Amino acid sequence: MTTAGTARETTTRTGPAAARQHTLRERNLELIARAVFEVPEPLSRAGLAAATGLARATVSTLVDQLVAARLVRELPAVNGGRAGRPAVPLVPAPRSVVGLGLEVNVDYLGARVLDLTGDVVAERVVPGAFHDSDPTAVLRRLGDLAREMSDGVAAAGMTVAGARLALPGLVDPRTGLLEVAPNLGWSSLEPVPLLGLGETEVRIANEAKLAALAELAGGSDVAAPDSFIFVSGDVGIGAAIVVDRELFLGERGWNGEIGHVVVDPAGPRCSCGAFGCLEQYAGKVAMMRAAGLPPDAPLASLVTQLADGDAALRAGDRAAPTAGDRAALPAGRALGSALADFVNLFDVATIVLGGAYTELLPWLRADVEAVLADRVLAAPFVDLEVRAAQAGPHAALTGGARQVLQAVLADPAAWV
Amino acid sequence: MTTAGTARETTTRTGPAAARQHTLRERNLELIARAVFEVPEPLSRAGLAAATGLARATVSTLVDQLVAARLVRELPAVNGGRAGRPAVPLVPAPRSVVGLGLEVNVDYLGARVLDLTGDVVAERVVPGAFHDSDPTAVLRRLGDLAREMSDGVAAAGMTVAGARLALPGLVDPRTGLLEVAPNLGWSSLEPVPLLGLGETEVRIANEAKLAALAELAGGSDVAAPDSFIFVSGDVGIGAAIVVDRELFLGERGWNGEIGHVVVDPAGPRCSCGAFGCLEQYAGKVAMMRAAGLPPDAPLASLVTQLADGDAALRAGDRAAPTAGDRAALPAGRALGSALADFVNLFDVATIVLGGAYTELLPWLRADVEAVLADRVLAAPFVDLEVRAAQAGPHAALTGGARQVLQAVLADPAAWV
DNA sequence: GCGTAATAGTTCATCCGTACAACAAATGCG
DNA sequence: CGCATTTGTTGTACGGATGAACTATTACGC
Repeated sequence: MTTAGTARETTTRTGPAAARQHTLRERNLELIARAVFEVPEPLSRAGLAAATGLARATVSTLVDQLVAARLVRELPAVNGGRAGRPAVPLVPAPRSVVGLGLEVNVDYLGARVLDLTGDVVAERVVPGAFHDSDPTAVLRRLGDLAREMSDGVAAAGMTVAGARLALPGLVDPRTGLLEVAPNLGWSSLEPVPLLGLGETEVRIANEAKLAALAELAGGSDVAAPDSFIFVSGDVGIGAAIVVDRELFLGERGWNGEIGHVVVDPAGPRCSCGAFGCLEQYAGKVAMMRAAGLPPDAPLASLVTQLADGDAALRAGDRAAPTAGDRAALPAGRALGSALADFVNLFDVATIVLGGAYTELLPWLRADVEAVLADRVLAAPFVDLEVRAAQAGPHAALTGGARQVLQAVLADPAAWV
Repeated sequence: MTTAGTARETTTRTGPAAARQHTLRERNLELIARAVFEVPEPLSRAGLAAATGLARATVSTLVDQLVAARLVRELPAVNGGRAGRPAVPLVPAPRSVVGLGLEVNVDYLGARVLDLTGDVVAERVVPGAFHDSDPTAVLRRLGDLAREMSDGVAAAGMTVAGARLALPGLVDPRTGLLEVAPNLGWSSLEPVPLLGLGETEVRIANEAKLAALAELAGGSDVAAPDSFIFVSGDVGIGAAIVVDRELFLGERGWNGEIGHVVVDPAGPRCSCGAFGCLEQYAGKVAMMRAAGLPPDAPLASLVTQLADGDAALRAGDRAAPTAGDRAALPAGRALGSALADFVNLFDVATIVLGGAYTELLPWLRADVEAVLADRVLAAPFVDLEVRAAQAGPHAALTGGARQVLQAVLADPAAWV
């Protein structure tokens, strides 16, 4: 009737682990590490104590461990113009522990190494055409490139904490399995072993998800939002959700497929089988076609055409709508419509547009914002913001490297 | 140049608090409490030690505190047929600490008291017509009812740990502000003070969100999923997202507005101003109208009509499509389409249909599942499941009370 | 019926990590 | 030059988890 007292072997749910003494140390190490990394101006030991609420003595011992682990570095003591012993500013250690971001996409593969300060230590991007490519060959090539860079930074005394491989497709980060990457023509394979990087821990992720993480670094002038929807437009359209600076992945990491939200069931048939998906209006191919340009033309040609249209408009030639207008308008309204659904379902008020949309934003913004204001139920009560992505090109490389370094910060005890 | 060493008063982000000694005790108390409540069969102190990894001595002191706090109760010692001292099974304490769920909806108001075992200790539901009602009068009435029940259970020696008020509208749980509840005709008010329950802590929440929490209790036969999308269909259509047994609320708790996902931009105009919202196909009014019934007829009339249609169909009268068919089909396909968008954006594979949809599910399932299988990108790789809600009527009352009790479990140290 | 093994629960010395207070170090200011 | 002020370190105290030893209570074999 009852099994009370029996040690049950079938653990129903693996709940949180019991808290021991060393759990305290681990948590506080993390607290200190995060504080050092996230504060705009460097803090001293005493400053960290005030910021975290820990005692100065405790902070001292923790900081000493982080310094010994080469995660934190002491700057020369500086006196802030006040009386008292000068403080020792503590900063993330440059060129010590680094993260490696890898990516295979349709038109390039690449690798980027970031250190804890966010600096790019090394980078290699190789253009190519990987549509319908052979995963074994491509991944071996990327693996060779990664090993080269890895050896280089190791020779300079740095430690590679891990790597993330960004792929444009349905990826399960937990199992390491790529289900399908339509634009690469890859399916049902385990990419990590094919890289041949036995020594470093590599995990895979969706390209848009990692690109979103790159946004968390913020721009030169504008701070990164804590929660946002990141939409990356290219041939396909992917999205990622960041809530409180953490990726929201759903059950398997297959969320954010905004490209196949139906905008109009009477619209053109999509490659996925449905009709009127967003991709058919705001995907790169659709936008190019609407502008009368060849589908595989570079994005720049669309941008110049749109800019020319603006110039003509400013010159007073209002009568003639340009090809650019025809291109931008349907994409903008369709994107706005899909984003309105997204915001209604998620309640995240900041939308970051990446990929091709970053450059096209001037011609999309008005339509997107108008549709959002109309269609988002909470619009009267909240400031919806549409902004351009701040991270530069190949953002997924940066995001992947950042994710590795975030993992280091989340468990600095592993490095002491 | 640098402010190192300055205790900064402007805390950039209120990160996690520093871990002290008592943090250990709090976390482990929570661990034990959750284990007692979530395990199917009652465990003894030794069983808990094995399940949590804590030492038997530690578990003993923690359990003693929980028993003293009246959160856990010891059952008579039972021997499982094995040698050794008989074990003392530990169970959630009945009729000791209780949670209070409150709700105002269009056609009723009510209150329900649940104890830690999940039993309904007391309940009052008052039918009414609160469309375009006066919030002050209605909330005072509910407050009176709540105080009555609260006094009753207090007289029986129980402690009311808190209350949750469920409302059908845009609600910000953090500020306690109701922005708008269209079907009640309420807007921009703070409902909690109007209840007049000064002594107990009351928080507000959206009705669908709390109804979703009620699902976590599971049914008599079927276990509750850990992550699911809960859709509650009535006049309006609301949804909630539960991930790992926790509500996902977005930035303000205004997510899940699936009723205004656009299914067809060429569709009928919605009250929200857009065209072809899901509500225009699968809202109760739309379904009634499509079935040729008066919009305010009870749901049961639609169900009987549909059942009659089935009977006619079984009788071989295949030539004549019934009015029920006309009602169910557009609603089912529209619902499937909006859910497909939802799943594509969220990657949560289990969908629980509540409200009116629970009873209508037999006539919706085929269409919903067919559209999902077509439109969800991950459908080939994951088992999508559509199931009926398990919680009974007025689920938000149960969910609200459960949320109060969950808060108790999350911080049992406050009760020792 | 009794000894032994087995299991549950408790007691106690120990260890670990944080807190607090006292102290040393280093600076500005009158 | 002395004093106030702030930073960083040292030493003691305290809270909480641990493991071993101990008690309590049963089943089982002889």
